[in-house]
Amino acid sequence: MKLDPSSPADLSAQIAKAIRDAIVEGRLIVDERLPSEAELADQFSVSRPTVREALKRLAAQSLIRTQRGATGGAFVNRLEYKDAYPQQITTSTLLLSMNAVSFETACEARYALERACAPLSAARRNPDHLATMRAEIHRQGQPGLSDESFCDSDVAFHRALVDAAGNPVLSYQLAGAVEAMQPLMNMITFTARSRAEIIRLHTAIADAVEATDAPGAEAALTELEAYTQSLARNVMANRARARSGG
Amino acid sequence: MKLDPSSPADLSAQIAKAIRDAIVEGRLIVDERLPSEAELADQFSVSRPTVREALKRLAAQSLIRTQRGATGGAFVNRLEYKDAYPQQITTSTLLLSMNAVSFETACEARYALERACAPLSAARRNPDHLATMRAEIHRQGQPGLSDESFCDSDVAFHRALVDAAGNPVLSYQLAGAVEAMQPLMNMITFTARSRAEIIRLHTAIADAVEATDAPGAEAALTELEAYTQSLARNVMANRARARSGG
DNA sequence: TGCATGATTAATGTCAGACAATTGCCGCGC
DNA sequence: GCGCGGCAATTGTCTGACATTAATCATGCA
Repeated sequence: MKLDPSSPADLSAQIAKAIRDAIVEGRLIVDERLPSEAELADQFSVSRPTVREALKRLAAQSLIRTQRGATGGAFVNRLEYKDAYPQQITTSTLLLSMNAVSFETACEARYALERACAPLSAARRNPDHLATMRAEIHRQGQPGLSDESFCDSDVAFHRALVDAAGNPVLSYQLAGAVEAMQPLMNMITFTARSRAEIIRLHTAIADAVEATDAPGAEAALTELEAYTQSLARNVMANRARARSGG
Repeated sequence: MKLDPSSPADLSAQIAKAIRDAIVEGRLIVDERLPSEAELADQFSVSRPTVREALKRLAAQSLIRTQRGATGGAFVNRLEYKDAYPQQITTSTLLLSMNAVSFETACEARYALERACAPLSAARRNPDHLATMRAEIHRQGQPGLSDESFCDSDVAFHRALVDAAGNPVLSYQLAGAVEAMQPLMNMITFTARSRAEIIRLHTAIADAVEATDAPGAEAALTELEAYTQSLARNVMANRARARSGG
């Protein structure tokens, strides 16, 4: 592992890259212990703080974990879905909020991905998934439910739909898309009327999945997408009118 | 911003979390300059190296960028797709390789996601996308093409298909799924015979997309998935036979 | 002999201070 | 008015030290 002194990048970034590459390429395997910070500092001919900055970069990506004590050190971490979820959601959220991605684009992506899950969900859903979906639909019908709670329940419903596909890779991919959209969804104020329609469509989805009716589930999702888009357009139009009028 | 001295987490992790939360919640906006390292050290009552470790964590997630010099400092970074792609791909790759995700599961997820793009791609593809797809198909038919180059071309073909949907959110989500699968795909040695079949199906996909035939594209993708799965099963069966036989 | 207990040790976590390198800015001189 | 040099602020890096943690091992006692 050598560094390029002429590189414009920080030493700690170069060191982090070298170690990251070693992990990705399998030269360092899961649970293997890295050399101690002092040894790494020797190997790379840098000081310990510089090595530490590199290790913190890797820790931020959950690529390594550290442990104190006599047998401690830095270990290659087994990257698991539970570690990757929060980061995926943070990244997706910021990508949407910082890049002025339109609600339309985000919504389209979300429902396209969910429709991809629908056939698998219909084929593999188990009673737990159905129960969760029904429970969330019931919750959504409760009078006095705050908009925020309604959105939370919406996320939980769709999460159950996705998890019903029984494919962890899909669940991971969708988690970012669905949860990252929540702040955008919150822009929409759900009236009693629109809640009723959403609940109707959620019920249609749940019915179709329960009946292992894949096309029906896809159709209901398409309808829900169209309805969500129309709600968003109304909100935008009202805002534009409010601006020009006041 | 306060820290919890009783927390088991490192100070640098707590500081990173505090700043990350401020960014995600919008209290720090894009291109805003953070206080200097010395000021942050004062505010959090820690030393400068500790602050620096926290900042490096954030830099590893592309949440901030740093700049040296008189007007330098740490700035909230506009998280863009080009920054998020590599990380998404690294994470997806490690999730697959470290968690013994079966080829079947990964392949299923990939093609489910691609089918989600197909209708949009068929509706919106422009001549550039079609040209890229045709060019990659042509490249795949070149005799003497290495397995590695064939896989690269495969990725490029599917990338063009996804990009044709004209939805950057979808492209981002798919990039991880498609590229992360490449190492798994490389397990499959593409014989001349299987290459011909793959090229046939790629052509069918391109034809359908060109004809704005969404169901046709989905059907061809489904066929390609089935064929890929069968190739994988053959490879596995051969390996099992080799093991038991030798 | 067996076990609890304390010393040892190796490692990360944190701190303080210093110097190097970079870069914008201001003022000075022409 | 313009160029140029020095100044100041900031990050990047180094050195050395101490604190904290946790496994290990030796010790002494029952």
